[in-house]
Amino acid sequence: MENETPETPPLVLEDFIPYRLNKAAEAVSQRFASIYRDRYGLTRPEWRTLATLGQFGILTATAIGAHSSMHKTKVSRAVFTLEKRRWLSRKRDDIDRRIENLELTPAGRKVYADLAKVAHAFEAELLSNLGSKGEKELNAGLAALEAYFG
Amino acid sequence: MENETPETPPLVLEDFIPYRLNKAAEAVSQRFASIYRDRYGLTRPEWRTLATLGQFGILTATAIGAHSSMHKTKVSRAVFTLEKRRWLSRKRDDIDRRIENLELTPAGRKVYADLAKVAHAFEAELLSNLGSKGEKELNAGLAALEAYFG
DNA sequence: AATAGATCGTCACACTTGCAACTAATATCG
DNA sequence: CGATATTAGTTGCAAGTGTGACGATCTATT
Repeated sequence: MENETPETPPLVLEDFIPYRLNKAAEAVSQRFASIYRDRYGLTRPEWRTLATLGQFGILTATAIGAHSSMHKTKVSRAVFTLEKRRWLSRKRDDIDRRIENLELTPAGRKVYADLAKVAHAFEAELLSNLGSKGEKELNAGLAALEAYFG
Repeated sequence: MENETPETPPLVLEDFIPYRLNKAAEAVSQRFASIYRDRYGLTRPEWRTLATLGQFGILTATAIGAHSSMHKTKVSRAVFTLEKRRWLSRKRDDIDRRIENLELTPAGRKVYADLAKVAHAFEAELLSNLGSKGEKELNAGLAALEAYFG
């Protein structure tokens, strides 16, 4: 007699950490992505570029990529789009002329400020739904992962 | 006098939950992906399809997509590839002939069994590096997120 | 100073993905 | 019963992505 479905499947995805982590991250990301997409028509790489520049002020494209784990062509294209929208300006470095120093324009900073506010609200809303216990645990769990990878 | 970098940037990405969650998930996923890619040349959608079928036995393409949050075209293409490799077989349903009942072949089950074993080892290794405290916290944090979304 | 090697950012190309349209089959409702 | 709507799965097409090559510039070695 054969079992169509094994009674104890070798791997239960719902219990598998990588799977759970991914699903949770994807769910959170998509919710947040719909916000900046609806508000400003930003893609994910564009939002990340904007946010990284907003946080650090002036950076090169390479630095943005390193910090946000984005491929350099992704950054290159995001920068191009943001520049077209006049939310970002480039300046060739005087000392090393391979480098471009990127900076948000006043208009870009405005968008950033608005989205930063929304981001905080989003995060607060999410965390409040987890409860203070859930929040602590999630934070600690992520910290553990970061300690391992970092 | 102007500050190039704001002293207190409106949003610190390293502290922002969606960002941290994503980065952690991406790091874990890529490590694991490199395993099934190197071993069997599987893509992510293909692995997910294999794993879902391995767990549940017989499913339709739609069911696989629903369970693993994959777009139906993604599933369709993954099924096609797995079928070509003879790791998966289709059978039109006798009652509802729109439906295809998908099932792993013996060869497919073999691959699945191997990868399931590797997956458990991968997870165990990861968790051991988090420590039993980190493990508990991560589990609890994910559970909180799942409770909120589920 | 000259050559070789590394780095920055861009581009062409192939590959992956999602959306919308499509075929085939079933379900619903007058 | 018959017309319409819905569902399962595939495919064409457009958009997004990573790889590798490239020009330009800088660094290191001699």
